[in-house]
Amino acid sequence: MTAEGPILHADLDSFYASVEQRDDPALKGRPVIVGGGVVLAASYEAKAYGVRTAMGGAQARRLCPHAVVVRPRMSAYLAASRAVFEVFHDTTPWVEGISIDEAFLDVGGLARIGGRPSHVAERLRTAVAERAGLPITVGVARTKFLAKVASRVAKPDGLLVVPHDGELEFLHPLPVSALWGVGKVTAEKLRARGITTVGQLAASEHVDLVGLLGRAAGSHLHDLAHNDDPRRVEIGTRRRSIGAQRALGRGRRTPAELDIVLVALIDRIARRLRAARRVCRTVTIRLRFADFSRATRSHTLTDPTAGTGVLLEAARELLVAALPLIADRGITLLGAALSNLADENPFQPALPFERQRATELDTALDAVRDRFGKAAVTRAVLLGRPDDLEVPMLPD
DNA sequence: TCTGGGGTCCTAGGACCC
DNA sequence: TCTGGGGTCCTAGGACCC
Repeated sequence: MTAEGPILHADLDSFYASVEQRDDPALKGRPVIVGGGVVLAASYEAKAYGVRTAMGGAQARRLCPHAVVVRPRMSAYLAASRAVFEVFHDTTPWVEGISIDEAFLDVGGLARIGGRPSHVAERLRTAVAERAGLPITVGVARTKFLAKVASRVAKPDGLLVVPHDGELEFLHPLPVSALWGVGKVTAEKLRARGITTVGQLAASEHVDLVGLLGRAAGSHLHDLAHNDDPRRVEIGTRRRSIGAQRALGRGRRTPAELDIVLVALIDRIARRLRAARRVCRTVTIRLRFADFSRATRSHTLTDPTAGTGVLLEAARELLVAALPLIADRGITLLGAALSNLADENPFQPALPFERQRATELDTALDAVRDRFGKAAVTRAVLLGRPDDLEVPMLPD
């Protein structure tokens, strides 16, 4: 479903770091870095020193030695996000969540009751500050893309409205990296052609951009540069994959250790799948090696499932097939994802939770017993959740 | 102390079918 | 016997986003 009207892009500022500063008054006004190995979020005080999201922790500390480094508290961020989204939904039913800290709101239908979009946006900012205690920036424009760019320009704790008759004046001087979909690689390709601003992009031929960037990306950027963005705010879209991953550090890992990690990953995502009342057909494992190169291996099942046993079996086969690669290059991350999602068949409801769980365990046990004999069915892997059932692991 | 954890979408080649 | 075009699905990789 889509709506039509002026669009707000609401984006919490340095979200994780703001939550930390909100919850610990001692952190207010100080540079705060959330994360360990890499920076998940940095407060604006830390950003002033050049600290950026996704930067290595060591580099961040060199740039800002007096920063307070805090461990992420995901549950606190999730709760804060829910509170903010409540404010969004109290503003308009047309809320399209983009991530934990960001959403598009269509306020077209509010013209009579809510006043002008700029007033709606200002009230939204006030409500988020009062009800969630967090700073938020709002961009307002006719299209999603312009609203998004506006909020980026207005950060932090700001509000920017792009007027209808000032769209191109706003857009064309911006660097190409302001466009959604232009990252490092694309920016560099464009720069090599002498294209650094959106205005220069708009002056480029469609065919040239397609030749340079591919059909989809080339067309997309050409359209955006000409301020052509017909996407409306959409609600009710569903996730297309569910995944989890674990960084492993640099030490060597035995197959049995990898198996423990894999069991935990599959267990976690299969639970999430069932909680969402969905099933999947494709299992993917993701590998990252010591040199930071990556590989994925996937397998598509004939029948959709949400059963841990079946998914684990498929994932294990993929992992076993990839072991030579791992032996060669050294593994630093293992991930798993489920895709090809569909709704659970309402006419064949899943078994009640306990029975289903037990059935899955039996399946897993049987599979290992068949493949490796009784001796291989060794022991439990509890992974810190005592309510979890025991799952056997592969032998070394 | 080099490198987290969650996603989306696109491309390209090969298998397979009509 | 040789030769088509088109479509779908699967797999792997890659760019990008927060």
